[in-house]
Amino acid sequence: MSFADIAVPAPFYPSDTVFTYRIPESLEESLSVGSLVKVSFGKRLSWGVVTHIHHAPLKEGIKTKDVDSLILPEPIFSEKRLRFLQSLSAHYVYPIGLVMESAIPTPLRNGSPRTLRYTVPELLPALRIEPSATQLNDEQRTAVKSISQKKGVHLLWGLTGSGKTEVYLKLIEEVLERGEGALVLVPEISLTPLLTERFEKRFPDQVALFHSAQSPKKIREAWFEVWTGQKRIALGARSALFAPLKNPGIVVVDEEHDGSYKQEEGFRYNARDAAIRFAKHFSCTCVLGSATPSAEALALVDSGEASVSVLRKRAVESASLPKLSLIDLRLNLPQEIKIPHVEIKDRFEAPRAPGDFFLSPQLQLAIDETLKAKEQCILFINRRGVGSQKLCRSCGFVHECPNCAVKLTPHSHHLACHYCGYSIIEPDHCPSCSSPHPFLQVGTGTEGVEEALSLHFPSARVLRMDRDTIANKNDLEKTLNAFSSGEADILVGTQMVAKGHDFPKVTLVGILLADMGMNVPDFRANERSLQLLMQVSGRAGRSKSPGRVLVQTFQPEHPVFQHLQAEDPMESYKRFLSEEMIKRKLLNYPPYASLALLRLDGLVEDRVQEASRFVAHTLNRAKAPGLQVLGPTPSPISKLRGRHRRQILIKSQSKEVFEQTLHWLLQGWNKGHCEKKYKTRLLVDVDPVQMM
DNA sequence: AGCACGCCGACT
DNA sequence: GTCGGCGTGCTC
Repeated sequence: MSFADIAVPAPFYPSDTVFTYRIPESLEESLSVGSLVKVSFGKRLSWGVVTHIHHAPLKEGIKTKDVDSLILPEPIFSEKRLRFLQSLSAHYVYPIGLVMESAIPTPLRNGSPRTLRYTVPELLPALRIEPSATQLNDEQRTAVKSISQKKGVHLLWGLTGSGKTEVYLKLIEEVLERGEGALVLVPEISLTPLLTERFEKRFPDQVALFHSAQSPKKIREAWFEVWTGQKRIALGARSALFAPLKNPGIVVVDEEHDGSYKQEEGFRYNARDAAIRFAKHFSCTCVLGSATPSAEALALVDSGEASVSVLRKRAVESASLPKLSLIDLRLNLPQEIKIPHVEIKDRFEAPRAPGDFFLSPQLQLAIDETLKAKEQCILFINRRGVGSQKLCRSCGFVHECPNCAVKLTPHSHHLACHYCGYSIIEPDHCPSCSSPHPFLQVGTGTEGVEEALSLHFPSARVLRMDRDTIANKNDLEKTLNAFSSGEADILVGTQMVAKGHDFPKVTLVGILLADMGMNVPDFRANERSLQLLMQVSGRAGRSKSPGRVLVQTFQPEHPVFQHLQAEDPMESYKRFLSEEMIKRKLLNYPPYASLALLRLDGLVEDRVQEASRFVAHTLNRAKAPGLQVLGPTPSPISKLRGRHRRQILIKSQSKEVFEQTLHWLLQGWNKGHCEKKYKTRLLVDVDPVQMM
């Protein structure tokens, strides 16, 4: 008599909890470790994956059900893949069944026969590789050579436009020729149609696409194409990490530093870190590519766990680095505002309209020159809407969201919450003091800039690109095409404009308020700011005529800018990050310690507070050696969608201590019915990226 | 996470 | 009298 341990999708702790079923004789032959099966679970039929087969009789007192049926004739996971998923489950302290849930496309889990039909080709088509259009330069060749020479983790540090993709393609070519497969992760596949095209062109019929915007049917198709071995390249956003490649030889993580590799709901894994883990489990090569590597990647290089290859030459010979200048926004403040240490005589002429403030005289002049030269500009501001807030001139009242602890952002016809979507029409009297005077608009966003531009440059054609104008891939492509084909002169946008789009006619980039990301309570604030600023600046350097970047800020003396202005951007970035990393080491932050964010949220503020104190107390009492417990404190956004939020940070030098403590905590929280007692949820975010 | 059971409020 | 709200408990 044999039994199978089966992982089912339910939130059980410890996270490796499995359930034991008897294997009926009819399935003895066909069932194995990794099989996707149907089982009766509680009062319902569920899917599950066999993690272990044994002959031991069960613990007394628990009746054993039979495995119902096999969903797929062959194991859905190889032994190796199973161990990989289990190691993720342990690291992220997340139930194994729910980890597997993100690794199996929905139609497959449902197991209806019609969605399971797939064909195995009798003969795999001969591998076709189209020759590259360009030759690799020396740097690229050296990089390829050094990366393919040895397995393990490699950082490919390449400036914007230095041809990282060409290196990936060459490496994948070698992998395919060895009969292995390749995994390529990109931050947002829908933002990079160009990259997809290049891969498909080079490796015809070999690329399977995985991303969330794809229909379930297409994902299922792609999944089977990879599973059966018809296609050997899986390309996509984070979820592509779970593409069922047979024999992976390489995993590429493009724009490795990008925060969107972190899943921010459910199974909160970081696809970059998981890719490194993947490479260890499958003994294959992992390439982390970036122009602005993360502290984590650089720390791997420092400790010898990763090697590094550098690309500093621009692939397009004629293109040169853009010239960057800083503009002190304080000089643009109205006369009546006094600032210590800033000479009044240096000030610019006082602005005439609110939106003007973010178009300094220098920037206006530069825009004017660019328009006259029939070239294009990009203006970047990391905020949507017409302003950042509106306040009552009489009593200082500011509109806030009733569900979240944030101020409402003014838009042209309403006020909106950017976190929960709440919106109202602006009332004509102040709700607090009934003053009839119009509200004062403070700050600006993309819409505000658009407005100001129409005043100063009435003949300029302006395109706006933010979450309000771009709802889907189609909108995005339309806007990008319109701009690159010259249908507009100025592109105003948020982060979206920073991604790797290629606009050869852009010679001016204006960063309207560079300080925005620098003042948030997050230990990665500086790192992220510099990465974003360098990325946006890079948009100006793709032209034959030299580009320029104007950076407006209230704190030009901030170290981030000294590094942005440097002659040698790579050397300078490295210096900046090493300073950052010294601070992290001193304060015991990643990459030199493990970090987890414990967030508690609930409808009743007192209960949340009580629960957070209980958790902190429990952790302190654990007396785990070297474990630091910070908090509880209210989360930076202390209320979201009607739920009050508090958080605790825990840090540790020892991964083992860290993991064990979290397991122990979650088990206790669950067993003690704490969630119910406090009417509060506890969420554990291991290696958090967003701390808000 | 589902799903059922169970106990209180406002309906035809 | 029932329909249905969600608090509680269980899943090999």
